[in-house]
Amino acid sequence: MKSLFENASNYSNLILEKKYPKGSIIFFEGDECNYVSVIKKGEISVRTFNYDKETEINLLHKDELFGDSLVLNSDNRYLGNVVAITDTILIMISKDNWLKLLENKTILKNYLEIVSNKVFRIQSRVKILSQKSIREKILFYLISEYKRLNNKVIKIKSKEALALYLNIPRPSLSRELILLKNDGIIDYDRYSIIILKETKDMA
Amino acid sequence: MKSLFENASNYSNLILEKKYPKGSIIFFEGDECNYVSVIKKGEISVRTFNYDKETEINLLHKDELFGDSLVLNSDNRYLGNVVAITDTILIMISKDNWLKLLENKTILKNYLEIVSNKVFRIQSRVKILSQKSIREKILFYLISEYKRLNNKVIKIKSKEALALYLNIPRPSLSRELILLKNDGIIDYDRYSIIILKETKDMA
DNA sequence: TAATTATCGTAACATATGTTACAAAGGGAG
DNA sequence: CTCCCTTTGTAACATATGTTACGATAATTA
Repeated sequence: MKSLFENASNYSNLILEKKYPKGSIIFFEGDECNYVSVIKKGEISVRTFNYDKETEINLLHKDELFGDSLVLNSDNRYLGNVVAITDTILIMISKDNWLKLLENKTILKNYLEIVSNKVFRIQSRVKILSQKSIREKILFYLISEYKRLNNKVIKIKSKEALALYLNIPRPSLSRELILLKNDGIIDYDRYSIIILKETKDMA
Repeated sequence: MKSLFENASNYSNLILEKKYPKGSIIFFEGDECNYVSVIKKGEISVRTFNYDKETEINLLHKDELFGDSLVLNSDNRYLGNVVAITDTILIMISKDNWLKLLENKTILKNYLEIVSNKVFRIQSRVKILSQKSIREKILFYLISEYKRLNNKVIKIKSKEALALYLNIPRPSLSRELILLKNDGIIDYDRYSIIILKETKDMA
């Protein structure tokens, strides 16, 4: 994916770098957002709690941004805790500097592409979460990844992480994976799921 | 909400207006998206089918845009049927003209605000859909609307439409509304739901 | 006002999924 | 290799939610 600063120059005085170790909470749910953050390195998850249950609102990778949809909003509070999944380096940009940065045509064009991708992915997520059964959620996720990466071998970080992303309990995920395997639709091991045959479920 | 063209001039040669009657399908799922559309009048729903079940991916109102997150994408196909819920007038902008339009600083600034709101709303939707129980989905929805409109009377178009938005069957919504009413948490009639007391569920 | 249609409430029933707990397996550290 | 910790598989059970169908009520139209 494109980086915000690709082919751009003269911006280093407008940004600030910060490091966060794995597991740390970068922002808390409800905090006011005054910075746009770019992930220079690492992986970030936005998570919220209901009582005991944890929900992943968003999962972000290198070169992706967050806060950009908040700083310009009247309600500019984070929707969940922003957690560093791995060691992370962020580029932080204040609201004023953010607007200055976007006057740079190259950066603006990069940003439009990035935000466009972002909306697309969140909307795909809505589509996944809207699937009515667990089986459909899994299959929809797999087929999306297959289309995105053009590879029938879908790597996963862990069953736990996938369950969190699909918003289902881990044992429920396991149970359904076994059924899908028995039906000859997928095969899987600890680190990946392989699509064996595309069913009409995957239309 | 701000309109894309607010305070802007000299753009009329770049746009095209189209009318769609209530109920018509403006674009079909899988169609390539070559236009950014602005809703000048009306209401639009993006919906997808699994077998029999219909799912609402997005619900859009006057001044909102769609297609803007697709035209710049490599995978630029609509995620669902784009349906006119009411009589609708769209402003359609080709990809090339879209990029020209954004060179206009006023329009760009308006757009950034609009897209920022859009992302925020979709992400709130993810949060709603991630609630584990129907009760939580309803309460979360109500409290979001309460915060957004600063009014404990939440108007709804219909139970059917709300059920679609929350991605639950209508009878399930009815059942839970009755329980919430019995618990003295809400009251409701055909056109609105009233928040009577804020429970810890609404934190 | 009456007729027609859309929306909603209600209930009985079937079942997919959540919950919990424990055992098995795998990976990493020393 | 062994020990420890994390991840995963598995199963039994409880229950929230989906499904279906029908009657009641409200809106719409003529």
